Parts: sequence; C-alpha cells; structure tokens
Amino acid sequence: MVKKTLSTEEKILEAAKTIFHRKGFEGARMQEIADEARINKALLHYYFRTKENLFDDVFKAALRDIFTKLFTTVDANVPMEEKLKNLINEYIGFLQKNSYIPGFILAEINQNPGKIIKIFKSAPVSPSMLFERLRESVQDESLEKTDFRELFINILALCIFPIIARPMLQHILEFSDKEYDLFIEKRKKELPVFIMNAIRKK
Amino acid sequence: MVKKTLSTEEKILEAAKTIFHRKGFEGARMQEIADEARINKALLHYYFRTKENLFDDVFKAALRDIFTKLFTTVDANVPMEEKLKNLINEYIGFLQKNSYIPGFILAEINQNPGKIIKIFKSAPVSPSMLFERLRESVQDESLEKTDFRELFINILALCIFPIIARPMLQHILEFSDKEYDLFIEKRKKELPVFIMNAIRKK
DNA sequence: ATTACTTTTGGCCACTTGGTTAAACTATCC
DNA sequence: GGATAGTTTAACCAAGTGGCCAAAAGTAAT
Repeated sequence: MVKKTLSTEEKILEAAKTIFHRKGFEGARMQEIADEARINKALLHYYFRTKENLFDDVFKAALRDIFTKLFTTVDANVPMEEKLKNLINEYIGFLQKNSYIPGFILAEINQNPGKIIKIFKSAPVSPSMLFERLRESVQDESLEKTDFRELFINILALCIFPIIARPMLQHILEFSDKEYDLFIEKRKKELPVFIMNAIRKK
Repeated sequence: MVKKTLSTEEKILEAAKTIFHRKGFEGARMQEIADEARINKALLHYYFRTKENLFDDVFKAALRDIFTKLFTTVDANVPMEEKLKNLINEYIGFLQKNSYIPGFILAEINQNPGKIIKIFKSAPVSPSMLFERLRESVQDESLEKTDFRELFINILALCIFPIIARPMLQHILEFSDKEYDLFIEKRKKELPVFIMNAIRKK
C-alpha cells in the first residue's frame, strides 16, 4: 500500500506537509516535523537549511495540487452542462481527499499575504487554458451574458467554502460527520444544476 | 473622530484585535500587542491573565460581528428577491469594512478546530431567525424546490470567498487594487441576480 | 584496508517566548 | 494625611525556539 522506501528527503516533505497543513507556518515546530518523519531534528536543517525553505516547498506543492486539478479537468468540445458536471465532480472529489489544502493556503494568505504572493509568482500557476474554455462556453447563445471571471470565482467559492468552513457549518447546521459527508456528496450533483440555472437564459 | 478616552482594557482589546486578526494566535506576540496598545507587556497579563484569554475574547467578538450582521438583516414580509438584495448588499458591505474577520476565523478553524468549536459553543450564535426566514422564502411557489441549508451555504460562500481569497484571486485575474474593489462592488448587484436565477422556476 | 564522500546524530547555543514578581504610582475614601 | 485598593512599571525567569557544529556512522571506489 504505502511505499516503504521513501528517501529521507521525501519522508521529511511528507511529514512537513502533514504538520504545516494542520498547524500553519507559525504553529508548526521543527521538532514536531522531525518526530513525524522519525529522524533527528538536525537532519531537517541538513536537507532544508531553514524552516522557511521547507515551508516554501510544501506551500508550492499545495498550490500546484489545488490548481493543477482545477485547470486541467476541463475538456473542450463538450457542452457547458457536461463540462461543469465533470469539473465540479472531480474538483470536490479532490477536495474531499485533500481537505486540509484549501484551508492551509487560505490561512497562510491571510496571515502573510506578501510572502504568499511572492511564492505564487515563483510557482507559476497557469489558468490560461481553463479561462479560455470558460470564455468559450460562456459565449454560448443559450446562456446569459456572464463574465467568465465572475463564473470562475463562483464555481471556486461554491466548491471550496463548504470544505474550509466545515467545522463551523457542521456545528451551525447541527450535522453529524456522516450527515455532512452526505451533504457534500449531494452537492456534487446539485451544484452544477444550481450554476446552470443561474446562467441559462430564461 | 476616534474616541480619545478608551479605558486600558478597551485599548488592549483593540490592539489585540488588530494583531490577532492579522497574524493569528500562533503568529501574534504579546509584546507586539502591548506595543500596539502603547502599554507595558505586564499590563496585558494583569487584565487578561493569559494569551488564551485575550484571544478567546477577540475571537468571540469576531464571531459575534460576522454572524450578528448576517442573522439580523433579513426582514420578513418582503419578496425573496428584495430580501436577497438587501442581505447580500449589507453583508458584502460589512465584509468590505471588516475584511480581516472571515479570514481570521477560517484560519483559526483550520489550525485548531477543537478549540474553536469549544469557543463556538460558549458564544451562542443563533441562526434560527435567519433560517426561519430562509425556509419561508424558499417555499414560494415560483421557486425551485431548494434546501434552505444549501441556499444558506451558497450565499455565504459567494459573499465570503472573494474576500478571503482576495490576494490569490487578484493575482490570478491580474487585477489592480482598484479593479478588484470595483469587481466586488459589481458583485453586490450581480450576486442576487445570479442566485435568484439559480432558484427561480423556469 | 584505506580513502574520500555523504548521511546521521547528540549536544549545544543565542535568542525569543509567555508569564511572574515586587516595587512604585495613583486615586478614593475616612 | 494616611490607609486602602486598584493600576502601571522595569526587571526577571524558565521553557522553549530555530539553527549550528563536530564527531560518528554509513557507503562506495580504489
């Protein structure tokens, strides 16, 4: 199941991912990461000289993961409705399996926007393909005149928010873990309908 | 303009709010809060024994602010469309003026869900009125059969996400500060239309 | 076995952290 | 004016913090 022979560097990155995702940059302790990777703390500094270096690698990986998935699952030559179904289904599925990533990214953005933007620029994330496809689709005759950027943000918001705000929403709505999971599962089907209704001409 | 005679306790809370909102619990330093309030660090501990105590008060205030606004601006006896317009307009307006609050809350939720839920329970936030109003509205004949909880989350997501993810989105969409502000301003008008279309019967 | 190298370790260090203490100051009431 | 209670201060402390170093342990080629 799990690959047994991870290199030390990979073990460190895995451990750093686990800790940083949960606790953020400030909350994470180098010792804790070393323990998680079952190595000596000095070895962390041997491979990644500073906490910043290690964090930056983890953060870049998170950015890559969350956007690559989003920017590549949009096929061309498929009607808008189909496209949206696939995109949302795949994307929420990804978020379910990686529920810490969006919260991690947004927390760091909030606590250190300057630093994050710098990393952003150094880890090129290219939304151009997705944007092109969205722009095409939105020009469909049967749809309302919609700004594709508005649509992009709306899709992102509707997919990500229920994941990052989960503990809060679950508490307010008085859902059990299971009920909330089902709720998300239901959204995979209902969200494309909601969005299509919103942009389809009457 | 600014009230000159804040009590020491109020000065501390104001300073703590500023620092905690920006840096989070782990990132904030007691010394920094003391400096911001222009007092001695020991005085912080005199009024609020621990960092936790101070943080809890700030966090509760944030919860109160963000939900009170949301749960009380929904009038009865107004058609759904009108209700939605008012709600979204007021709520986004509030978020613009308090742009740090949602990111602060979500960051802490992500980094310490257990602790946050505990605070949640001790700072009663009662959505019952809003839920009642939403439930009523959604039963309107001219609307699709919609789960009011689904609608609640969607409204929240569409209002909050562009605020918390601002640095990221602004960078991806290549907007200047001014352009992004205008973009949000435009959303105040377009979001109610988007949502009404989504739930109105065809 | 010797060499040259990379990898791993325990122990250490300078510095920062949240928190305490005891003394000084201030205002209020008698 | 002095006793009392609340407020403010500088100095201090123990417990961590990220980071460093020199020696040990492993590895591969000669």
